[in-house]
Amino acid sequence: MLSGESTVTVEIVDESKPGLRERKKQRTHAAISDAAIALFLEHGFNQVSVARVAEAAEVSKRTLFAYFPTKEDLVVHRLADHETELARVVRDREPGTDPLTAVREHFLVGLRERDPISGLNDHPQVLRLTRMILDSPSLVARMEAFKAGAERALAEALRETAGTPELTARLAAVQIVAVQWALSQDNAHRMADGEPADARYAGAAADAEHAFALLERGLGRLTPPQ
Amino acid sequence: MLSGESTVTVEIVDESKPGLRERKKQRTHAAISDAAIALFLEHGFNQVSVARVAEAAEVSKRTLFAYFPTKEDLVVHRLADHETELARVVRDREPGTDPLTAVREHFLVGLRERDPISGLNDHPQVLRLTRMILDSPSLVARMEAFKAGAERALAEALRETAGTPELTARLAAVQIVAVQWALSQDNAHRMADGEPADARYAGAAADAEHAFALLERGLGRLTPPQ
DNA sequence: AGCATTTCTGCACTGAGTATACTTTTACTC
DNA sequence: GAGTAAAAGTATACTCAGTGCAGAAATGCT
Repeated sequence: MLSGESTVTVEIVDESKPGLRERKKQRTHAAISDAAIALFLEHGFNQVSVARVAEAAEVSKRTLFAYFPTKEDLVVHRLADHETELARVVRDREPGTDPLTAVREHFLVGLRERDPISGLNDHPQVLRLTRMILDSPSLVARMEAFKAGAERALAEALRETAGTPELTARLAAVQIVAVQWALSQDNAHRMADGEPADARYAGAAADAEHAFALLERGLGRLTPPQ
Repeated sequence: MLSGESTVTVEIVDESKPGLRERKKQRTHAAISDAAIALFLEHGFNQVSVARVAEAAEVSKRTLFAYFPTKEDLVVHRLADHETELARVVRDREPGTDPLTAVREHFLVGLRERDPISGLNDHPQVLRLTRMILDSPSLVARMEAFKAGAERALAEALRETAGTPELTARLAAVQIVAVQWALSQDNAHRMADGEPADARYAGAAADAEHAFALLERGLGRLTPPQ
C-alpha cells in the first residue's frame, strides 16, 4: 500500500507466476464450481440450495458468495467467454471480409465442430447441462442477460472496425445476436429431445445458411405473392 | 363482437354483470397495484418490500402473492397486453398488406401518438416509471422475458396468417422484435436523459424508417465499399 | 337462514443474499 | 525467521421474497 509505483508490478508478477494466494483462490473457485455443477446435474438446479453447495465444497456460504455473486453464476460463469465471442470474431476477421460473412463462417465452423455453444452437441454431459438450464427459468433469464451483453459488445465492434454508424451498428447487432441465438436454441432443443447431432448437422447447416441469407438480404415481402 | 353463444356465454355473463365477489377481486387487484406503484415511484423498487406494499394496500402478504406471483409482476402486469401487441397487429392487418409493413406503420403511429410503449413519451409519470424500471435489474430482466413472449406470439401469427414457414417465421419474429425493442429502448433512454419527446419525434421517426428498411432489405454489406 | 365454496389471514418456514465482527492465512519487510 | 499489514475465510444473525398450512371470514346458492 506504500509505494504506489509498485502496484502495477505486483499485478504483473501475480499473473506471470501466480503466488500461493492466487493459486489457492483458483482452486477454491474451481472446487465450488465443480461441486455446484455436480450437485445441480444430479438433483436439479432448484432442488439444491447454495448452502448445500458450500458444504460440498467445504467452504462457508459467505465465501461462496465472495466468488460467485449469485446462485446462477455458479452455472453461467462457464459461458462468460462466449458473451464477447461474436465481437471478437468481428474484430479478428480477415481484412476485407464483411462482418456478417465472418460471423456466418464462424457459426458454421461451430456447427461442424459440434461446439456446444452452437447447440449441436449431444454428448451426455452437455445434454444434461442443457436440459438443466432449459428447465430452470432463472437460468434461462440469466442467458437472456448474456444476449444483451453480446449485443452491446458486437455493436461496439461493428462501430469500431467497420465504421458502422451508431444506430445501424446497434440494429445490426441485435438482429445478428437474435438470429444466431434462435439457431442455437433450435439445435439445443432438438438435442434435448433426443435427436442425434450427426443426423441434425445437415439440416442445421442449411438452416443457418437460410438464416444468414435472410439477415443479409432482408425479410422482403413475407407474404408469398398471391 | 360475434355471438359465440353457448360455451362462451358463461364467461361473457361473468364479465358483463360481475358479481360482488368478482368486483371485490378487481378492486383488491387495483388497490394492491396502485399502492405498489406509488411506493415504488416514491422510494424505488428495491427500497420497498412486498410486506410494506401489502400493508399499504391493507392486505396480507399471502393475499398479495395470490394476485401477483412475484414482486416484479406488481409493475409489469400493466404491460401484459403489449406482449401480444405485435402478433395482434399482424393478425388484424388489412388484407394484402405485408406483415412487416403493418408493423412499421403501427410503430410509426405509436411514435406520432407518443404511445409510452414506443419510448417516445416524456410525461413525468411515464418518465419516472421508465427510470424506475431501468434502474432495477430484476425489472429489466423481466422485460426481456416479455420480449421472448412477444417473439413466440409474433412467430405464430406470421405462420398462421402469412403462411410463413416455421423457421422463417421464428427468425423474422426475433428480428422484428429485437429491432422494435431497440428503437423503443433508444427513445426511452433519451427521454430518461431529459430530451423532450417533441424534439425527438422527427429523429425517432427517421430512425424507425431506417430500421425497418434494414429489416426489409437486409444488412447487406456492413463495410462501406473501400 | 343454512351450507358449500372461495377467498383471506396469521404464522411458521425455506432459501438467497448481506452485515458484522472475528480468526486465519499469506505476503512482504527488516 | 519474526513481525505485521492486508487479504481471505468463518460464524452468526439478519432481511426479504416466496410457500405451506390450517383456520377464519366472506360470498353465493338454495
